[in-house]
Amino acid sequence: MASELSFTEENYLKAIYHISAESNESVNTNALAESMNTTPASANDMVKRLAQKNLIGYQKYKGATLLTKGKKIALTIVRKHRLWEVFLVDKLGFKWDEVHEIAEQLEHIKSPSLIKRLDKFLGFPTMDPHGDPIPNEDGIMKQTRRASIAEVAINTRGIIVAVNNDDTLLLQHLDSLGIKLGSRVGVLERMDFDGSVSISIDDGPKQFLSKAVAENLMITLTDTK
Amino acid sequence: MASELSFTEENYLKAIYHISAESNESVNTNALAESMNTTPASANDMVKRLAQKNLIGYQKYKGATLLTKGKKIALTIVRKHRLWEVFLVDKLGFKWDEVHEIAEQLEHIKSPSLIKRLDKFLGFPTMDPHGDPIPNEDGIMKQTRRASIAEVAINTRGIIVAVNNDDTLLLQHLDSLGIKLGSRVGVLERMDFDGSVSISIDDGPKQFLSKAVAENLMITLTDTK
DNA sequence: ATTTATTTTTAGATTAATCTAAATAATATT
DNA sequence: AATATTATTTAGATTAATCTAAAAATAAAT
Repeated sequence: MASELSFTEENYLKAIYHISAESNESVNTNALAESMNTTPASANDMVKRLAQKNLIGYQKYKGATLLTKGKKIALTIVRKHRLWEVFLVDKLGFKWDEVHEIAEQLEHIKSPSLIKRLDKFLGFPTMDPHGDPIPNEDGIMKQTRRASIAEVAINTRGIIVAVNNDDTLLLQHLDSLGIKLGSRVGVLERMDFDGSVSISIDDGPKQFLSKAVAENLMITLTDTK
Repeated sequence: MASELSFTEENYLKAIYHISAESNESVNTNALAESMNTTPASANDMVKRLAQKNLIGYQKYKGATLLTKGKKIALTIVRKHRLWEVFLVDKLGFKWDEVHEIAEQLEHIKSPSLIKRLDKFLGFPTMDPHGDPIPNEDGIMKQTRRASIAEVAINTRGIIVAVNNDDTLLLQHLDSLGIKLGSRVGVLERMDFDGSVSISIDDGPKQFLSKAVAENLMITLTDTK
């Protein structure tokens, strides 16, 4: 009876997953509605629908939580989304800030063999271009240790895995400095009076970042891509 | 007012395109319904819908024809379908008889820049793995000259571009002979009494095909992939 | 030229996904 | 604790896409 889910149902499951991943609590109607850009009434309708399919747990006025089946589906969507993002950036040459919309569509393509082959084609990547981990076929992903450049110890080396900001001006600034996801960073010095830091990118010459910029640049210390 | 079309509307336009490409006449309700695996009533509903959007011409009891706008959309879908098929076969290693279903989904992804980049990534192919021509951005495709191996002159050389049959047994037979789309064929001899032919595949050793098999193997004489 | 058969269209229902507006429950405030 | 605020749910409508069954138009056959 695993009748195919609609795009909408898949998107709701994904939204519930993302929201509860942060709060670790059951997802309330308003938050879900906002995340889905819709009304609380619509979100409520859908929550009842998904509960009836045993994909989420739901009690009136108590919010929604993913059940095993629903979580598995949500993680599959996340896996597909992130694999497609790697494809778009690594193979087609998109910038990492251009791929989200397209991946939102591609994540709903239904074909397990396609994803298996795509995964292989991409070299079994473990993180997407934004530095988020890619769940494996069983929905398991390694949690990467992260910190912003602003908070990390001097002489730390790591890889840029995320930019905590969508501001176009910031993204363009980083671009002009040659800083992108995947870049290898060495943190050289920190000026205490303003929190600015000097860094090297891919073992290149010393460059300076303001505290505001450094705070938005997340690196991971463990994984070397 | 170019409000986005639904998958369904796109699929109807594509069906109308394919049907009228063969008959060169206006597409009647029954044929459209059958092609779409639905009822004449549904097809009729949709035809009225598309006519109102000025994508097709339609008069009661007179069938439907694509208008300029509708034809352009249909050709874009065909273009996307065939480019994705090339991707699936050339890059992901699918067999050419496994890709149709997946391409049916991928063809609806909406992103012109994606298709531009995909086209480049694939090396600007002019035909898909089934040997069908890929329309360019303006909807123009070169009509390839085709003939079956059964009807072609001795010593003709060409490239397998299509198999006019979905029979699994035939496809497996071809597979075991090492015959696939893209194979270079030389037609060596033809036995008049039964119409069987001897051929070479990719300049390999002489092989024999029955007339029935030869009739289903289409080659193109001009284009060298 | 009637009759028969086929095709096409309509009328009326259904289902998924959505909405607005009103009602109800839970939470926060005084 | 009573009141005000916020969150949640329901009721009732709407739109796209579909269907069945019946009616109407066209085409084919006698």
